[in-house]
Amino acid sequence: MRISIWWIRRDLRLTDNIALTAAVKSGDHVLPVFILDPALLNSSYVGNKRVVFLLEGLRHLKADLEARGGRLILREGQPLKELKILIEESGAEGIYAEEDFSPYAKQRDNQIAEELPLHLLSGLTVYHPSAVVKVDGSPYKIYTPFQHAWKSLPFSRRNSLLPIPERISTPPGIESVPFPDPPTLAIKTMFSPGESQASLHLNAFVEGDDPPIYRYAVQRDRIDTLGTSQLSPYLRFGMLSAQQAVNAAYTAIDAAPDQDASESAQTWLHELIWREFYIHILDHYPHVRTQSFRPSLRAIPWENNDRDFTAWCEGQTGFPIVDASMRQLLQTGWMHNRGRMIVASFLVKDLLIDWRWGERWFMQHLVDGDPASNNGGWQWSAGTGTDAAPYFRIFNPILQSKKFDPHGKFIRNWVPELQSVTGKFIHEPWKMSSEMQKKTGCVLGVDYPAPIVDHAIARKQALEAYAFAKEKSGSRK
DNA sequence: TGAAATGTTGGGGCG
DNA sequence: ACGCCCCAACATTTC
Repeated sequence: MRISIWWIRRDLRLTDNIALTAAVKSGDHVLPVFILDPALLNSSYVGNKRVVFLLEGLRHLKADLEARGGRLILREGQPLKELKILIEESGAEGIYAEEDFSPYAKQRDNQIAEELPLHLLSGLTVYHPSAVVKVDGSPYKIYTPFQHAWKSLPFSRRNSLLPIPERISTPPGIESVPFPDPPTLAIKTMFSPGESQASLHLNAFVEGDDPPIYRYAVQRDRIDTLGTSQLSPYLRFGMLSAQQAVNAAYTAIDAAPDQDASESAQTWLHELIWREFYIHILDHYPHVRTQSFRPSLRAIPWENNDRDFTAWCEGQTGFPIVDASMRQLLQTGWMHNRGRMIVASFLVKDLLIDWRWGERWFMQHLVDGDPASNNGGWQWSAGTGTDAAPYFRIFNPILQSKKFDPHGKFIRNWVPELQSVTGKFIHEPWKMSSEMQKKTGCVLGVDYPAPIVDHAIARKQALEAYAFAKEKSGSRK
């Protein structure tokens, strides 16, 4: 009687699961295990919203396993220690897990592999980070060539997702710790966890008459509309596999009714490739986790003003589009991508606060918080990353607001103080006369904060700060 | 996956 | 009729 362990980490699904498939193949019994790792759960880069989503997702996975004759074993502790105990208790001969590429995961898995029969399988991305490299074997640092290389690779698993194993038999007598009570919080997250919910979301995006994917290229930029796929939390925890998403993108491209629709679906595919790109970057250049990818921008003289940071975190900067986005994050654990770019540019360039502060705050509050994508996004915004926005590309929060929330619908939804403010003043309420402020019930400095910076001045200071860093690093212009 | 500063052009007002 | 100025509107350059 051979027993294998399926060590679940961020692959909370039964469909298209390479680790589960391998575990089932190599054993008569499979022991699905999730280990609550205090080093991760208590990290300052983890917050309640994501933990709740994870725990609820595990409940769904447990039910899905039980429906197929299996069980979910939950343990709590240091993974190496817990796996040793499990092997001793069960006599398991192998541990199968989906490979993960964050610095913590790699260090943890390397250590475990030295002592235990750990088999890591590639499934987090469609292509393993080592597979998308230049002819000389070196990793890509620029997105576009990476994308071309990625697309030119043989697509062997097209339309051949791994099926759910027919029967999952878990040996008796192995105890699970009880599910911890989720941290009490009053968030109503907009995402329901679980694999079946993930499929529903995917189908809603790509299937039916005139599915949203065919309008994605334009709609995704509108912050007042849910024009994005809304799949990030599911991809984060593997309730949906990257392969499932990519296959759906290709299917939509093939079935597109016209050129625009096809290009729109391709735009979404490109976003999925961005996700793979940042996982690839974090794998090959783990130093990005703690410092700027670009050596020439490691000496930016940050101001790091605590009061400004607090105002940003709480959505009290006096810039409606920034505050609306930050409050959306606090209340739902999600922020529209356009909002992420706007608030990131604002934190880094307008407030001159270290992008790592923003990165940490996002990780604490995002349900979809992923070390690779989040770090990549922040370094992109700060201009410090691979293939990043040029340092001089500074978003004007007012123009962004007018462009992507033209009627102020999004702002009014999240910033009730501005409920009665009309017309273009919704984007810049400080321009209202004091009479109008009284009339709309939005007196600056009383009902809603006055702007904490002057964008035009802040912009110039940011350019100076970045110029200083370049100067100091000795890089030539 | 910007925006501001600067440059150019052309129509219209006007002496 | 003509030159001059103003200034949108658009284009290009710069950050």
